[in-house]
Amino acid sequence: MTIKEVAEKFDMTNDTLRYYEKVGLVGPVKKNSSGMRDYSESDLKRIEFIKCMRSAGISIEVLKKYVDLYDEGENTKLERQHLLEEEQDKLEEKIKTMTEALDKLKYKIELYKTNKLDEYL
Amino acid sequence: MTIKEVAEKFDMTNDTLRYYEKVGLVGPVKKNSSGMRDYSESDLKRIEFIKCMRSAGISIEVLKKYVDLYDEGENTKLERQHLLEEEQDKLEEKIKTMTEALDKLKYKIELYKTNKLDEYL
DNA sequence: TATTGACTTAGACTAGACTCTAAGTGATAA
DNA sequence: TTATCACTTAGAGTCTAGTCTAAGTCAATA
Repeated sequence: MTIKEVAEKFDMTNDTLRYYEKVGLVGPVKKNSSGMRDYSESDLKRIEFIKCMRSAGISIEVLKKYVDLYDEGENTKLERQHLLEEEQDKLEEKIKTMTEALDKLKYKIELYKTNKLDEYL
Repeated sequence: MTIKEVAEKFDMTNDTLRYYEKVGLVGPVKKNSSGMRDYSESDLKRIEFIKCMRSAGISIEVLKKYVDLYDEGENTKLERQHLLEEEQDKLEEKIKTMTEALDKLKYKIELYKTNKLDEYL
């Protein structure tokens, strides 16, 4: 699969795909005879996972750490699990924070709708 | 209330408070006779609101727009309401995305726990 | 054959949101 | 009175995560 196809499939730019490869999140991706990237199935799986985790705000640094541990092999399994569990906690916390903000936002909108605006902002 | 007290109250830095004032999110805050900031109750209310919205990822640019509309007066009420409604939609979408990512993360952790790891990452 | 278009690289640049530095002022403690 | 400390300003620097540029290669089409 070419870089263009992958970019379209996952709705991201070629630049981002090359960037992820440069920082070691993906690949190194095989090149064909003319030097162009040819993404494998397992490249795609990684990209999908990375993309999903990025959309949740997990940093490239953390993902890189996870990928590196994965590439180190079996003996890092527990450490990887712990890393994911930590990110799970952070993510749950973030969702909670955002849900609280959403509630306040909804309340404020309700005030606008009922013309009962309070005194500030 | 001094800048230090406000920073402590809301768990943010003096720098961030001055930055918010510089970009016009807050204040201008009154200064006492020696030129130091003395935050009013309504400053605090604004800061609380801003902080909450920032923690949900709403951009400074959008918040600035909202604050500016607010300061323009009554006749911007409807526009403000629409702005908030747009942010509500975005926020709900973001929470949805993050919740999906969280589910995948949980599933992956489950694979680690049960030693049924799949082939990639 | 010439040009077009998609790719390649290294490396510079950008946006957003702070965060830090330097130089200075004013109030208090020793 | 001198030192310390918290504040002030303008403006520079940092970090993250891309995004863009320039110069070059390759395959296909006019």
